[in-house]
Amino acid sequence: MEESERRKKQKELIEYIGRYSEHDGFQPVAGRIMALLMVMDQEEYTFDEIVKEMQTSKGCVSLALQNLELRGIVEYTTYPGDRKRYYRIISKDVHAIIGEAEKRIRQHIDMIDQIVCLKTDQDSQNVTLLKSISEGLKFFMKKAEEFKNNL
Amino acid sequence: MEESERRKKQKELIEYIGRYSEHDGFQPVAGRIMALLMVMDQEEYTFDEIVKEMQTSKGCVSLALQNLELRGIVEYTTYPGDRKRYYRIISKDVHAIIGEAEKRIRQHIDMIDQIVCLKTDQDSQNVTLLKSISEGLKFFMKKAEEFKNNL
DNA sequence: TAGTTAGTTTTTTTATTACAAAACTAAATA
DNA sequence: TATTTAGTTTTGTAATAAAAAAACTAACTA
Repeated sequence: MEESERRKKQKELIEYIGRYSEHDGFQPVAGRIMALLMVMDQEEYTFDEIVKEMQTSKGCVSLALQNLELRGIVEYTTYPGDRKRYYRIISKDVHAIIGEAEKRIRQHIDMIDQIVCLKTDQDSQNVTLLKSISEGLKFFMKKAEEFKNNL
Repeated sequence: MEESERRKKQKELIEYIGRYSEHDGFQPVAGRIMALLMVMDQEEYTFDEIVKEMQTSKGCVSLALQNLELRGIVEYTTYPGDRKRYYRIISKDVHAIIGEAEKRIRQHIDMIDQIVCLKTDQDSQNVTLLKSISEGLKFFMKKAEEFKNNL
């Protein structure tokens, strides 16, 4: 693939992932910054470079980066004698990533258990449905453990 | 547990799930309607009953229900000689539920593959990270198949 | 056929969010 | 000590989303 074409495709992919991330509750600029740092060959960007890439205001980037830091998605380093911050995606290990997924699954299981526990009729349509979902989620929790142990 | 206390806890749970669902991109009223139909002992509500429970306008409930139908979360039945619609949660089988999860996982894998495919340095930090995430996701896809086959 | 029921659609209002602009701060440098 | 750099915080504004209100429609009923 030609260099310029690759670049263009990368930019398009950033837009696509940015838009996709909005469904996941990211604000537009935050999602695009995340995508920028994941997609481009350059994997560390300074604050100013990000502002330039995003074509938006400093304040907006500042807020979006705070948000991404809070979510544990990006981090920055500084180098002695250079006051700039170099932002990048936090490189988690697989354990940590699976751990986060497990946490979310556990929340779902908890909610389901609460619903079921408050129902009078333990054989109702919804209880049956919820129990089977819960069972499925627990299956994946078990498999997640196995996956981590076989690493 | 006392009847009145159980009712109260159910109402609280509806609020909780409603709020939680907002993170998943549900509009407030839609999330609470979904929760209502899942949590309460009464598993079918008419349009008017929902309006009363939600303490909001008919229009708002109408739109929220359209949204929930579109997402494949609720459905309604009508009975001969009764013009009312009885709404309930769609009781999917486990196959369908897992199928939906697989679809979302596949989208993530696709995005990751696209990113990796556009990178020059196939040994960069992010590529390493993304490949390991992709591997983990593929593992779960495989397990999902197994789960479905063992049903 | 006039009124009622069961909901939909449209319009308006309100609240929230995202962003831009500008003022501000702390550290470094000239 | 004045200026520049690298961002943060605040304030205002525009866009969007959610909800309320009201007008509408189609089917039924008295």
